[in-house]
Amino acid sequence: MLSLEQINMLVLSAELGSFSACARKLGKVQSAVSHGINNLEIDLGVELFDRTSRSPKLTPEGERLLRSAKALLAQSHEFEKIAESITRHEEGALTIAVDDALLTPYLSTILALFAQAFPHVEIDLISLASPDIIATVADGNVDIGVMFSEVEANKQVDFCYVGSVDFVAVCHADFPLAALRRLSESDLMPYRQIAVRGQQKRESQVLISMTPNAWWCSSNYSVLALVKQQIGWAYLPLSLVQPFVHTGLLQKIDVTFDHKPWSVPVDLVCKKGALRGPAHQWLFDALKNAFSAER
Amino acid sequence: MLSLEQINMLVLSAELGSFSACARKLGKVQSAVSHGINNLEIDLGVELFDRTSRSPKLTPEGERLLRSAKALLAQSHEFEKIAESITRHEEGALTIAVDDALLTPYLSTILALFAQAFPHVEIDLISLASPDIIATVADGNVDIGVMFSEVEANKQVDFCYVGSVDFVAVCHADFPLAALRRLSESDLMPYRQIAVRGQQKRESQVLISMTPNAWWCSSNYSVLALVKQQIGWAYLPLSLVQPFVHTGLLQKIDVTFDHKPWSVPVDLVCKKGALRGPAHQWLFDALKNAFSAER
DNA sequence: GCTAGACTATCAATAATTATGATATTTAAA
DNA sequence: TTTAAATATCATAATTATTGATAGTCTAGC
Repeated sequence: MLSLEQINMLVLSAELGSFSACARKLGKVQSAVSHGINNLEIDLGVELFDRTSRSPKLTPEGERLLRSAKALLAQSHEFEKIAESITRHEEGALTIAVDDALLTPYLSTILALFAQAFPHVEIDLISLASPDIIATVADGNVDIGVMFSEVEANKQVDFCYVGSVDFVAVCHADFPLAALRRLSESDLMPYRQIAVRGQQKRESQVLISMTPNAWWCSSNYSVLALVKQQIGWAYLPLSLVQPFVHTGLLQKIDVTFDHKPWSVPVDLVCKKGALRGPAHQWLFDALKNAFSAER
Repeated sequence: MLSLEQINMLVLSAELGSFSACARKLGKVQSAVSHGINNLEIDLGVELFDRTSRSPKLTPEGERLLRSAKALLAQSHEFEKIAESITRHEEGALTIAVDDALLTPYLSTILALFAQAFPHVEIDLISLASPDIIATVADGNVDIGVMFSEVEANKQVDFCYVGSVDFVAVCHADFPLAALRRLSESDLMPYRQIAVRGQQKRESQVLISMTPNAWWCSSNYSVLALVKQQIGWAYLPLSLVQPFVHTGLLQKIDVTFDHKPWSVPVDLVCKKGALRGPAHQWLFDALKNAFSAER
C-alpha cells in the first residue's frame, strides 16, 4: 500500500524541482527523498522523474500522476482537519429551524460566515412554521430555532429575544375588504382569514384568527399564495408583502383596533440544558447580533 | 503523516464490525489491526471505535471521519489505477479531430464505450473543417482525424477509408435556383456558392466551387446558416439538410451533371509512423467499424 | 576550459516502525 | 456454565525508513 509520505515527496519535489530542496522542507536528509521517490517509482512501475539534468524534471507520466497525487494529499489534509475539528469538540452537524418568513438574506450571510469559521460542521437548515419549531427543538431534533414568539413558554426550551418583525393585515386589491376603511375586528369576521398553523395543528397565539372560517397553511409563503388568489385575508410580515403592495396586487387592510401586536417578537430558541459546542455558540451569537442589528 | 494502511483498517473494520475479520481480510494477525487502529486513534486524538461490546462499533466521531476516510481510499485507488494505466502504456490523452458534419450520434456512442474501456485516458475532441484536419494530424497535434477525403494524399498521413456520406446541392426554397429544373454546371455559375474552407484557406478538392463569387466557412453548420439566409447555395451532407428539406425551408437543387461525386468518401487519418498505444488502437478500430456499420 | 558549489545515487549501518505470536480478559450465545 | 470468538497487551522478530558518508555529475561563473 502506497505511503502518503512518498506522495508528499513526489509533489514537493515536483514543485521545487529538487530532491534536496524537498528534503530541506521536510526536515529530512537528501538521501531519504532520493530513496523515497525511488521506492515509489518501483512500487508504481513508473519512472516519475527525469534525472539526466541537474534538477530532476517530471516525466510526462509523472506529470499525469501529479494531479492525482495532489488531490490525494488534499484529501488527506481534509481528513486530518476533520479530526482536529473533532478534538476541538466542534459539532459534526447543526440543525437549525427557521420560520420561513424569517429566511432573510441576513441569515444566508451568517451561514456563509459560519461556513468559513467552521468548514467541517455541516448545517441542516429546515424551514418550519413557528408553532412547529418549539416542538422539534424540545425533541432535540433541532439545535437552534428562529421563530415568532409564542406566549406559552415551553419549559424544555430556552428563549432569547432578538428583535421583532412588523406584521400587517393584507388582502388582494380586488378583495372586498380592500375597499373598506377604518375597519374593526368584527368587520373582518365575515371574511376568511388565512393563517399559519404547524403540522401539529397548533396555531400561533399572537396572530390567532378571530374569524370562524379560517384556512390554515404550514408556511407564510403558502399563505401569501392563497391571499394572492383572493381566497382570504391574512396577517403577514411586512417585508414579505411589501413588494406586492407596491405593485398594487395586494393591499393593506385599514384596521383601527390595535390590541393585536403588529410587531411580533422574534426569538432564538434552544433546548434547555443542551450542551453547546463552539459551533453552536458561534452561530447562536451571530444570529442574535444579526437580528438585533437588522432593525 | 498518516498511513493509508491504517485508514484502510479503519474502513474495513467499520464495514465488517470486527478487527479480527479485518485482519483476516488483510492477511494479517488480529493484533496488527488492533495496534493499527489504536495508533490511528492516538495520532488523530479521536476515539474511533467503542469497544465496550464484543464487536467494535464506530463512535459518532468515527462515523464522521469514516466518510472522509473512504474518499481518501478511493482517491488512492484512483492514483494507483492511473499508474497501472501508464504501465500498460495507455496514452494519457488522445486528441481527435472530426469534421463537424461527421459529428454523428454514432461518435458519441463510441466515445461512451471508450470512456468505459479506458477510464484514465482523456479525450480532446475538436471540430475542424476537413481541409484543416490533415494538417493538424501531420503536425502531430491530433492523433486521429475523421474527415472527408482529399484527393491529394498527404505523404505524412495514413488514410483508411471507412465509408461515404451523400452530399446534395441545396438552397433556400425562395432562392432563385429553387424554381429551376435540370440545371447544368454553368447554370449555377451566376449564383453564390457557400463552401467549406479551412483556416489555412485550402478548399476541399472534392467539393470545389466552380462559381467565381464564393463565400467560405470553416464549418458545415455555418454554411447551413448562410444558405438558410439565402446568401447562396451549397453542397452539404444529406443528413445535415434533410430535416430542413422536409419542412420546406430548404430545397435540393435539380442538377443534371454528375461528374461531381455525390457520395463523398470518409477517411480515418493518422500520422504516418506514429506509435499507437492501446487506446489509440481501440478507438481507431471502433471508429472504423462504426462507420462501416452505419451505411 | 576550469573550478566551486550544489545536485543525485548508492551503500552500509542504525534507528524506528510495524508485524507477529502468545496470553489474559471479555463477551455473546449455546 | 461453558464455549467459541473477540480484543488488549506485551515482548520479540521482521521489516522499513533514516542517516551519514561517498562518488559521480551537472551548471554557473570566472
